[in-house]
Amino acid sequence: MNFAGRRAQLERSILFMGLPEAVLVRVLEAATSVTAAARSVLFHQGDAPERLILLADGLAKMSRVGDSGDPSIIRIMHPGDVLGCVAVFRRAPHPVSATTITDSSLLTWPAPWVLDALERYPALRANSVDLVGHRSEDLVQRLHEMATERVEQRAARALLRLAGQAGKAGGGRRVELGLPVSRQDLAELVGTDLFVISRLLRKWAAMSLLTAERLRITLLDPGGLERIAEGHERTVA
Amino acid sequence: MNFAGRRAQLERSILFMGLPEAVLVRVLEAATSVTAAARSVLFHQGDAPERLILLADGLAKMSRVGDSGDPSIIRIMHPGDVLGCVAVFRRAPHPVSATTITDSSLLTWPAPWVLDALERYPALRANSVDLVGHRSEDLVQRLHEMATERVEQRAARALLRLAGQAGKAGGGRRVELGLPVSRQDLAELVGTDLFVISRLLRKWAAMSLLTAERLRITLLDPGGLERIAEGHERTVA
DNA sequence: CGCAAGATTGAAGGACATCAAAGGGCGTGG
DNA sequence: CCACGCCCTTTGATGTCCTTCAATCTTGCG
Repeated sequence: MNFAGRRAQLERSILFMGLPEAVLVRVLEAATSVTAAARSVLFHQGDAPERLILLADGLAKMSRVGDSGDPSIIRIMHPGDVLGCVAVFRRAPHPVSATTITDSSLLTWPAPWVLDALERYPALRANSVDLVGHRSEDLVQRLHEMATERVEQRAARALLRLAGQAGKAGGGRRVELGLPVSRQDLAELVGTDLFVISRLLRKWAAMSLLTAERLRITLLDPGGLERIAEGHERTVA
Repeated sequence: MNFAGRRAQLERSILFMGLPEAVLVRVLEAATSVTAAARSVLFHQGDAPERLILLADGLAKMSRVGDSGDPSIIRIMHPGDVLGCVAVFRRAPHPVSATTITDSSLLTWPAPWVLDALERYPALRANSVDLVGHRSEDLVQRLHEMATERVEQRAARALLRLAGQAGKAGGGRRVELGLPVSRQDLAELVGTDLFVISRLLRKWAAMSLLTAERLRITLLDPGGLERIAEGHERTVA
């Protein structure tokens, strides 16, 4: 990727937004550009943070496994998102694992360089607070939903989020999810199992809210899903 | 409270830890010391952040309510914890409400002063990243638990956390929770209803894992609860 | 004393997890 | 080109965890 292209990538991210031109150049000089095939592990939960990663293109998931082995997906990352930021900033082990979903291109910086840059460029440090704070507010919202809503609502929300962040508009209200998502993935995202998700998708397909093919979901009626997400609609079996 | 006392309070908090002496003095000069009765609301979810609050003494809960009205407790705050930090740092509405549980004493700073101080004192900004990052890792852990564990495990964990952070050691392994906690509170913390909690507590009391009085819980066998939290123990009815 | 807030208990039903089995796509290798 | 195997998916049956509702009990306090 050329210089101007990378520069545009940087400015899309919360972390590098609005930096002085001089700093931006320095940051770009220090960056290493790499590509990763779909389903490659960028780092493992528990690893010491070696580098900060900007997802320039592609999609990735942040997942966590407990002692019992049950995985859950904490967050789907989209182009412009920064991976591993909390671990690098805090010099602490990665709290989650990062895995690419599609072929992706990344910009990476060594962790020591990042820590040094935070010292040197106050604007970068300011952005990092904003980034982590934003992430934190998302988590608060998800935690609340997980505590108070039923699977059906959470699943509808998950689909709407995916559509909002990785959706390709089709004709009318139609939105096609721009990433391959299996029942298992959705289950880990929602906090349930793939069987429940399968049944939900079929029900919604029957209601013409969406179409669900093998790894490809298209929302036909986002408004209808939103009503389900809000709990206004008690769908009868 | 006297100057030295306040200074000690500050140094206990992640946000003000390790600051240069000169900065610490400035911070103390800008602080307002106030007290709040039990169950007073410090700020409401959705409010614009007016001040940063350090909980010097007492306990508080951060809770969230959704459109449907179901509340959930996101976090219990202990002496040394900072309330409203994300909102102040990001100049965004409070994502949660803060309510004192016991009579509390607080140190507060006006939001504009805090933002100014962040610009002026790099060490403060560095600490703020650490603070918010730490908060964020907690949330990730809680979210994972909520997604993969059953009520019984989560309830056991909640009790152990409360004991760890607000527990007063008694004889032997005995730990008394140092805060008044109702079944309703526990339910909102765990993501269930007070009936399930009531039954669990009675079961555990029968197993001599704890004693549960009106608003006062004492753990008799933290190790036993830990086994339940880890899911090793399939307790039979 | 009587009220209010917290707590207990039972019954009933629904939501969800778990297990078992089998039906399609899709790629690979024969 | 077809067959085979693998992965994703569907579907049913079964049981249990959990919610919901209703009623009662306890305790502290005005």
